Amino acid sequence: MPMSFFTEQAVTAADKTFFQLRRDIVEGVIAPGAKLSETELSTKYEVSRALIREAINRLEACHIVERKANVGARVVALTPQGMIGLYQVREALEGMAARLAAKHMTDAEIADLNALLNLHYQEVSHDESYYQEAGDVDFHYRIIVGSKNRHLIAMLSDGIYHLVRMYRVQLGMAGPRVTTAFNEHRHIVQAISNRDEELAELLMRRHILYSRNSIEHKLANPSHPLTDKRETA
Amino acid sequence: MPMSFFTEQAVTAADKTFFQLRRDIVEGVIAPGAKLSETELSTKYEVSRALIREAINRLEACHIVERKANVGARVVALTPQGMIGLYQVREALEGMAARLAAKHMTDAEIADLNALLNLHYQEVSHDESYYQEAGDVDFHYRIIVGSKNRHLIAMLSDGIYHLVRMYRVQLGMAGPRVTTAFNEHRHIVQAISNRDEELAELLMRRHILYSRNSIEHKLANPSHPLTDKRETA
DNA sequence: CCTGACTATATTGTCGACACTTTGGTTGGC
DNA sequence: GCCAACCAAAGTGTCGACAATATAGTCAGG
Repeated sequence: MPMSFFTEQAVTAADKTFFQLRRDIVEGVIAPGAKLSETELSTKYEVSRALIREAINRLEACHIVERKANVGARVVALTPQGMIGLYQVREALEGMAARLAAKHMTDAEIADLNALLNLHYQEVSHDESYYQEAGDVDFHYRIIVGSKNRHLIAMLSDGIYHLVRMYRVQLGMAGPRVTTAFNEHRHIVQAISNRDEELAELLMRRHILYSRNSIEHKLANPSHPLTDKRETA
Repeated sequence: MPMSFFTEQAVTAADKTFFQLRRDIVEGVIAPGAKLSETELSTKYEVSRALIREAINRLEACHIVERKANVGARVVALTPQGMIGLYQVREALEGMAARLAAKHMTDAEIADLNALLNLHYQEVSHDESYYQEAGDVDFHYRIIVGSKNRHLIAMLSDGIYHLVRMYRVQLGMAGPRVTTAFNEHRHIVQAISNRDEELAELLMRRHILYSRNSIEHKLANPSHPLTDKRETA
């Protein structure tokens, strides 16, 4: 039962360049707001400028960089309102994903999801504190895929997800212990298991809304970022 | 009070190529499922292959074409389930847009929206039958912009909209007379005017759902496509 | 006659060079 | 001393050519 997630594998050199550049931006190696000089990156990554250029084009499509014609590209700035907007989109899309998952997931997939949840429960209850970003992402990703909606899947995993991760990493909200979020996950799976589309969507939307509120609160009071109780979604 | 929509203007030659190629695909000049040979298009459009290549990359980001490495790109196929999936995404995103518009649109913007609606009403009541795709798109676009959410706006107007238009054009559902949809538009604006976020979202979602149902029905019974009463959203 | 490997061709992937635009600084005039 | 026009440097936009890969057709072997 692997993460089944980073299935996107680079076949061409342009792919590799794109993935590496995206990782370096998301991880903060290249700072938000930084200018992306094609010539400079070309020498730094030891590839032709054309590949850098294509990578930047793809990053622009993901809204990770912004480009102005004849001027250049910059990494997007991370603003609180940008984060809020991102979570509003997530609320809409993942809410719909949960609704569709309740309709279209197979019983086997739901069983797998329950198994995953039990795994997470062990980690949470034993306080092994290993329930963190990876597990949370895995959970959400399965529901997204469970929607069986190509557009939804593409938008979230190609576009939104990396931006969310960028915010998490750079605002220092990764790798937390979560207890309340886990219960919310349980209830969502329960609704999906009951094929209750309406409830599944409602609960997913709440779940993401709560996360957003938590993050907003944390941004407003950046007092004890390591002791907070919930921030993943 | 212009359409304010096709504000995206080509500054570079790559932009022009991209716009033209996209238009030719959306309008059906290039058929769904057709292969996009870079060399062939290069001679046909009289630009370098690099520009064609960049245009195809952008079209891939919009999900208008699909590309396989070392093989080539094809225009996406138009399937009923693809259309349904598209409208599910619209329902989620535009529902959220209506909710946010109820919160963030200025009174002036709402007044403008009402004026637009009155304009449409005249056209509908006089049976000048000019209330068609353009007006409908304008209405939806204003609400999307009214959400003031960058991600939402970008996703819908750069990505979803052109796909929807492609379906409309190619399945022969463009340019119809609409009466019931107009009333739905009225109610949505009323909710936004009352700053009723919940209702605005609900009504928008219903509006899009109805449209989807109408189109599904039409796809199942392609009997009198020119006399149908509603198909825009 | 069928199957499998090989070759030839066409198409995509990648690259380095040239052309154009922007930008910041400099010079000349008022 | 200030403003405008000009100039130079750096960076992006565009192009044609070369390299690598897939596809289809051919030929040899069974």
